[in-house]
Amino acid sequence: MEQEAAPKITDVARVAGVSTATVSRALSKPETVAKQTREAVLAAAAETGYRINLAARNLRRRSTGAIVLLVPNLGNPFFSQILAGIESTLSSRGLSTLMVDTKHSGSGDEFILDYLHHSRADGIISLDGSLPPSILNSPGMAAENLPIVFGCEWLQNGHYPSVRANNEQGALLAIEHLASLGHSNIGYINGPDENVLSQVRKASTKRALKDRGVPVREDWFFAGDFTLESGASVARKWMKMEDRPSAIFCANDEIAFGLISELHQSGIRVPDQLSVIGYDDIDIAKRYIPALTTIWQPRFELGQTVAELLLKGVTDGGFGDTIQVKTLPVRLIIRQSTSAP
Amino acid sequence: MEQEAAPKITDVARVAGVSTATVSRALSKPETVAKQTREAVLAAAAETGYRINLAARNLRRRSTGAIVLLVPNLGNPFFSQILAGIESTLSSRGLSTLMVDTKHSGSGDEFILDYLHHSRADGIISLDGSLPPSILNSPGMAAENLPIVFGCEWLQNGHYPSVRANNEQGALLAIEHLASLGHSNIGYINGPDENVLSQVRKASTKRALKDRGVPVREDWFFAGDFTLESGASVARKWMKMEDRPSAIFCANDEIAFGLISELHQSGIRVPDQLSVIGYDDIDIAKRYIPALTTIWQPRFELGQTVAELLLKGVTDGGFGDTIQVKTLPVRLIIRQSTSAP
DNA sequence: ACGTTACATGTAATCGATTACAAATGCAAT
DNA sequence: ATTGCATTTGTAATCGATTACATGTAACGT
Repeated sequence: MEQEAAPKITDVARVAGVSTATVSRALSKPETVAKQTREAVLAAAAETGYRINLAARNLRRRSTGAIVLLVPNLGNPFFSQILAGIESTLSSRGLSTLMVDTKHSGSGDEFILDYLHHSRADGIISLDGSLPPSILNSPGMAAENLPIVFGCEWLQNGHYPSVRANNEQGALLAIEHLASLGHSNIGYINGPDENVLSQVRKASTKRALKDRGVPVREDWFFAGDFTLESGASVARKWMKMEDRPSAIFCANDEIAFGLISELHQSGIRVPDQLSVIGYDDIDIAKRYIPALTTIWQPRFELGQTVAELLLKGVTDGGFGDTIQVKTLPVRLIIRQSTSAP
Repeated sequence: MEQEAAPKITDVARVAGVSTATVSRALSKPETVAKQTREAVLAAAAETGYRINLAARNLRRRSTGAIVLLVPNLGNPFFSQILAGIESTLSSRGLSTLMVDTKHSGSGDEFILDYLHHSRADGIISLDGSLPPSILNSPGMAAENLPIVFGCEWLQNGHYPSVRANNEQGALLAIEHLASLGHSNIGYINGPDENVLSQVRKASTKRALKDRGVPVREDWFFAGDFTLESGASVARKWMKMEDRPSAIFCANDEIAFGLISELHQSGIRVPDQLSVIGYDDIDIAKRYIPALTTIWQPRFELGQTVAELLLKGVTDGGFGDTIQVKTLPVRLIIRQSTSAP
């Protein structure tokens, strides 16, 4: 195995007959060297197969050209559009993205901490609103003022910039839709209790029901956790009830699928016997049976917006005292899982 | 903004009253320093809020403690289990994972190349079998002998280790299931033509049909691209046909959903009028309506296996001439989308 | 012809952690 | 008391690219 050492900048310099400084400049600030030299350097770089050593560059520049993206669960297709939006914005500015699944990353908090301290990333985008405080309050975190922004989810007590979809509006649209169809027995399946989105969607659902004059039945507010199975489990409860809601609003699409599917197994049809609304409008929602009525969020745009917000923080070296919170509008997509009772 | 400089190893050394060498050792090879010193250093590190600068470490160590994971499409939930398997194996060995979506990463080939050359990653796992040759043949690539392994997909002409699911067996199981139900008019919807998995599944389907004595009808072999919409589009074609297959095997689950959903819109029911089999057994398959008969792959295990293979390559500094190809068995999961014709 | 400016390039210090090697210390065996 | 060995710690070179500063050169105006 004749492992030849990777060519370094001195090798290129020698081949091109210039100094390392010139090579460096020709590569990263081409306009500062004479055309002729630049071409010689480029040719030498190609000839030697030179690839920059990013560790060395990062060490010297004290920046990494990368940002860390914390995602609560990559398995949920909901995130893919957001990721695409983030990626497209960041890469157009020459930044690369390191994705980390906060649920999987076995190594725990300490692992994430290492990213945060300017040695691996220039900034952080978190789609996870449940970062352990141990991380955010870690010594240095505050002082270092590393740019961090939240997308979709956010931190309840912590002043960080964030971009959100309008969850209040989403709940309102869903409830108004059901109420206007004539439903007055409306239930709700929540996501995990500790999740901000769950909390807001649940509270907003209650408020919307009240505002509309629809009774709020606590026993029709079911616990869930954003999974298919939690929806299925509510289906079983629903079937056992004497007094049932005629419509259920779910905190995300997966819950809705689990619910509809389990009901279907027992011969109960949606929307004939129960109207169901989801949340997120993931790709399959349109192709489920029945096609799912749901709340659409501007996922790609949200990704772009959060990335732009971060970029501002990165170039300004922090956010100072102007902590922006942007809220994007959502839309109700009416399909076939809802009907009059 | 009183941006205090991040504490470095010299700061810790000063506080602990030892040299930087001792700090470094106390942190990364604790057993080589006296207990008392070790504790003093740890205390000093905690006090100063010291975080290692990975750029400096990587530069000096000439390794990164990270591997790059190339994923063709993070939006497909199929990958999440594989990612989990990879993550769990790698992180148990102290390696972190940088995920890159090869479809999105706007910056193109060059961007990926930079990862590959020992400056950002110690190895590569690719779940994408369509890496442009420009990358793999790039100067230095061969010489540097950087550990790279493929999972799921693989490169047709390129000798790299890989871990695959048994696609021949998958097609065989699907066809045998349909045939044994009594189907003799069997169609197939393929993934993208250039994809290895598409190619193998299609060829294996043909072989299985032949072996079973079922006629192979070229006009029943439809083109697709692994998306919901491509399945829907075949549904429209199917409905227009005079002479139709009574069962269709799809190269993945999403195609199957698109197919079933579009048929459903026109009042055609699965499995009554058409039996459908998918491939992958993504989570929603079990909760689709009807629940989808499909081919299950050991995704988590595949992830673990490919990670272990890579780890071997990383520790051995390459694979030498022993290019392993592992093939894992798949299973037929019979649900409700198939029945006798 | 001379000074000024603009531009191109080179020299060498620097980023922060690791580690080869040297030095110091303590202990046991002779 | 002396030697040898093991253990612990310190000194300083090193990883590879960037960039402040110095130097050199050409072009221009007067």
